[in-house]
Amino acid sequence: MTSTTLKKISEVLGLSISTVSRALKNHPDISEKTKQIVIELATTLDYEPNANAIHLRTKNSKVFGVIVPSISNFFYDSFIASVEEESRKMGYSLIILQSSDNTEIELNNLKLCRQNRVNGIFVCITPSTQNIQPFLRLSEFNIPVIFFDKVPEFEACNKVCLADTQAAIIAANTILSKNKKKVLGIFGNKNMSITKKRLHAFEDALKLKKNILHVEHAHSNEEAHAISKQQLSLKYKPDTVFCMSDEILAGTMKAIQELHLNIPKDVAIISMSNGFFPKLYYPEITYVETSGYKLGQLAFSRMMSYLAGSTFMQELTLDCILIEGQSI
Amino acid sequence: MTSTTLKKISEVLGLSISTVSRALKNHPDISEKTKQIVIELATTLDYEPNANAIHLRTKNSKVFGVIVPSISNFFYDSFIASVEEESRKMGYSLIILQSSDNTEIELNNLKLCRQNRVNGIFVCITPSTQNIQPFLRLSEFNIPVIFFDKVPEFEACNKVCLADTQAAIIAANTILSKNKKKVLGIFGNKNMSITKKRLHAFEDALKLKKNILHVEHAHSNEEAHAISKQQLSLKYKPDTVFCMSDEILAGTMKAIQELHLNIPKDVAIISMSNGFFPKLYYPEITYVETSGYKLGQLAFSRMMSYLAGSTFMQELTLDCILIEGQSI
DNA sequence: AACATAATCGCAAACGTTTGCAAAAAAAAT
DNA sequence: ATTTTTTTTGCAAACGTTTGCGATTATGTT
Repeated sequence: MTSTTLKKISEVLGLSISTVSRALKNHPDISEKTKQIVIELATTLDYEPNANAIHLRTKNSKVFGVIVPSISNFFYDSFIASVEEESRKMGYSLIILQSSDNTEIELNNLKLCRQNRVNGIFVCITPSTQNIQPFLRLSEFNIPVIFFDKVPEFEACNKVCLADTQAAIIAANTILSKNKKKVLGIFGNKNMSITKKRLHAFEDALKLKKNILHVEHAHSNEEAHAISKQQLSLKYKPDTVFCMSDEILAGTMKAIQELHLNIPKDVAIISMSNGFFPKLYYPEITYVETSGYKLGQLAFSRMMSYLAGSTFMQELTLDCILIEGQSI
Repeated sequence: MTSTTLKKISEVLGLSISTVSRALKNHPDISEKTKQIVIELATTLDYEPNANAIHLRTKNSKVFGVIVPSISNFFYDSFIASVEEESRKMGYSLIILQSSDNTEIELNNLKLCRQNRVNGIFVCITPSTQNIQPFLRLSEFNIPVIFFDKVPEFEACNKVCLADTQAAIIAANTILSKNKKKVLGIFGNKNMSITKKRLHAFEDALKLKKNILHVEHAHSNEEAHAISKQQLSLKYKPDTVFCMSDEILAGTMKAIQELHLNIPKDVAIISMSNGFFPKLYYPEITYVETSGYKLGQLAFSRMMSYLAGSTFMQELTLDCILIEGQSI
């Protein structure tokens, strides 16, 4: 059975299409009597308006695009979840696309967003994305692009980020306040601006005691596991490990279980995290909260204010707080 | 700047809209010469076809809907990721909607899918969903609905599931083969068909030694943590814990860390899992794989075969395999 | 009864495509 | 030069809505 349209309803009722349309949206021009019969027939015929036709006619798709490297990720999934929640409340739908760390697919996803005439795009670029011109050009078509989390480093564009610098400082200060003597700092991919920011701020905050810090880089939890295992097996081993992300924390914790180390007696742990992982361990891990959920809310509100007219470039940051566990 | 249309291109070139349309899709009727100039102008004007107009005209949205209780979940996110991947390859986009365990929102999401005239829907119903008539009625509008994971228990409909029964039997047999004497089985929400299936098969496989099994139900990892902690503190404590899901495994593992138990010496662990969590612990946890990723692939291929004409109801199950860690 | 006003409704164009069919132009055959 | 065939292009309708404006009908005022 083909789905019912305004036309079909109008024919059955002997009314014009426009009257039916207006009746269904409670337009004052239509009498109560006709409204009634129209609504009645519409419900029995299970009428649902064709979104494509509406979008075409009104030139407003009520859809946002979300482009992420991967959906299946502790951070992005909570970002997406909160954006979806907010969007639904405001009558928007979401088209979600993952780039799989492939810039070609990423560009194709961008194209898809344009073809669908989305009202705006939330994008987290892949680590290898260099040329962000294609993104910026979308503003010529009146499609706002909001970068989040991993954002372009230099260009002027709309960004919402975690307060990476602040977060790293909080972590460093916590370590200092506990009077730690030998810190292993495990950071992510060197090429990402987010890594640079966090590392730089962390080193800076420890600068008076720079010699207590040893830095490593890991690109996966397996790598973090290997590094942690090796470093924590040393005779003169670190008394504290700082993990830049949940991924790294997971690797480190596996090494700690493997080496049967006691937290925080043998080694203290502090991490930056979305908040889920630290509560899975005992004792619970102390972390600086880098919430994907909250970042999603911030990004969404930025999008709405952009659409409301505030179109100048803006870089927003989300304040970070320390959530204390018993790991340091 | 408003985006370019076929009309605009046709006006500039002094051609008709239809010629431009055909030129851009390499229609044999159009001469090479005109094709050339049309394509050239289209690229310099950055033409992208309006998906809404195409969908309206062709009555084919090339979009699938995905409705899940929550995006931010170890299992659903990998399911979604694989469906997205397959869809993209076949030229489909995804509208993803989360129901937040709220049947009202769930129904609204269903309505959204209809309004968008999606080509099909993948849905995992919430635990509290009782009435699935609204889902089944979509087939009257030629919208196939494929239920996955948590599927309606009795109704005839298209389902793709893990081989829950088989998986539970594998776990039980593994336990038996290790000659375990006292098993704590922690299962999920009693109302879910998936729980019933797994529990029933598990009990059945242990029926000769039914007295060795103690069953509990947990609705969150916190609850699983509390149960495990309590049970594993008993003097005559279980020598094995079976966890029905990743969520439960996470709670159990926290309790084990808290009680400083050694795996598998003090207690053995076996779980059903998507595959990510068991590798985060040391020793790695033995589990029966219940892969969201693979289930997504199965669901997608079922959708495609349905669209290709195989519209009779069908219940597919995904075989499960044991992945051995060192936890039992 | 005649008119002004207010309440209802319908016409038709537009959004940007696709596509069957007819028309025009070019090429080929007589 | 005329006709036939082939190649190339354009017309117009349709997909399902929304909306400005004009038309019709009902109501109210003298």
